[in-house]
Amino acid sequence: MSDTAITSGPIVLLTRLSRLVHRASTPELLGISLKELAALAYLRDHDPTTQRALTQGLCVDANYCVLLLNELEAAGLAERHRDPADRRRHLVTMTEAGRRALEQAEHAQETIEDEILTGLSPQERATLTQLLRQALDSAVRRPAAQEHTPR
Amino acid sequence: MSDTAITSGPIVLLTRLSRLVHRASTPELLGISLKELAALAYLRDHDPTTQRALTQGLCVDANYCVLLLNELEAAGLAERHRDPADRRRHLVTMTEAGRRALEQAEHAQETIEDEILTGLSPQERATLTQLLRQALDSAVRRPAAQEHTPR
DNA sequence: CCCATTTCAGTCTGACTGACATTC
DNA sequence: CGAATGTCAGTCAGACTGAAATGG
Repeated sequence: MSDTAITSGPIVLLTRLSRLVHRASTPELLGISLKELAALAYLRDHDPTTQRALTQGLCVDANYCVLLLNELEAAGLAERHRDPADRRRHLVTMTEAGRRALEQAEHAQETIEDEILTGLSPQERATLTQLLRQALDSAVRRPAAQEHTPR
Repeated sequence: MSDTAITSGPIVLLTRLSRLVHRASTPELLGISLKELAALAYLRDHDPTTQRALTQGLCVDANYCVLLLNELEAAGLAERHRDPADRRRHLVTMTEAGRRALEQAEHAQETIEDEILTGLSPQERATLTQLLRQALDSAVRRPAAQEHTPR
C-alpha cells in the first residue's frame, strides 16, 4: 500500500478531470448549462459565425449543434439569421440576454475552477490553460483526411 | 481564417479536448472501450482494490462502477471476490487477459495521443500530464488508499 | 437499529447515424 | 446535376436518482 503511483497517461487523466468538471457544473450554479456556456463563450469571440464554424470550434457533432442552437434560441440567448450572401448558411449571433447570461455563468464558473484546480497555483493554471489551447489549436486545425467515408 | 482569439478558461477548453478524445478512442482501435482501459489502468496500479476505492479513483459514480465491473467481468478482464475480512466488500483484481488487453490498448492509445496532442512537444506533454495529475490529486481527496488493510 | 458496501431498475442528457430539405 | 449547409427522427452510451439486499 502507501504508494498511489499513477502511471496513466494524459488521455485517461483528462477523462477523469472532465467528469469532475461536468459533475460540478450544474445549471443551478451557472444559470445555464455548461454546453450553453461553452457555445456563448465561442460566440463572444466569433460574432457572427456560421453553424459550421461553431461545430468545429466547439468540437461537437454537427447535428448536435443544431439542437444546441435550438435551446439557445428558445431561451432567447442567441439568434439565427439567413446569410444574405449564401442563403444556405445561418449566421449565429448572441443576444444581449446571452451576453448577460454568459457573464453571470463565467463568474460562477470561477468558483468551480477553484474547487477543481485547487492543487494548482495561478501560474500553473495559466500553463495548463495555455497547453490545452495549444493542443486544441493544432488538433482542430486538422480534421484532415478522416472525412473520407469510403463505401 | 487564422484568427482564433480563444478567451475561454481551462474548464471550457478541457471539455472540448475531452470530446475529441472520446471521439477518437473507439473500441475498434483500442480493442476495449476507453472506460475499460481507464479501469484496468487503475487496477494495475492498485491491485487488489475495493469498488469504493475504484469509484473514487476513477471519478465515476458508484452505481456506474457496478455496471463497468459487470462488463469487465463478463469479458473476463477482471474479477470480483468477497473480502474475507469484511464480507460486505468486494476485492477487485485484473486477470491475465485483462493485463494483455490493457497493454494492447495502451499501445494503440499512443497513436491517438499523437493525433490529439500533435501541437505539443514531448516535454509539453509531460508538463500537461503532470498538471492534470496534480489537479486530480488534490481535487479527489485520497481514497484513504487502503487496499484490504484491516487495522 | 444504524451504517457501509454493493446491486439493480428507471431515467435523463449527450452524442452519433441516417434520411431529408434547401440552396449554391 | 453534385456539393454544401442545416434540420430532424431514431438510437445508443454515459451518468445520475432512488430503492433495496447483504453484512458489520
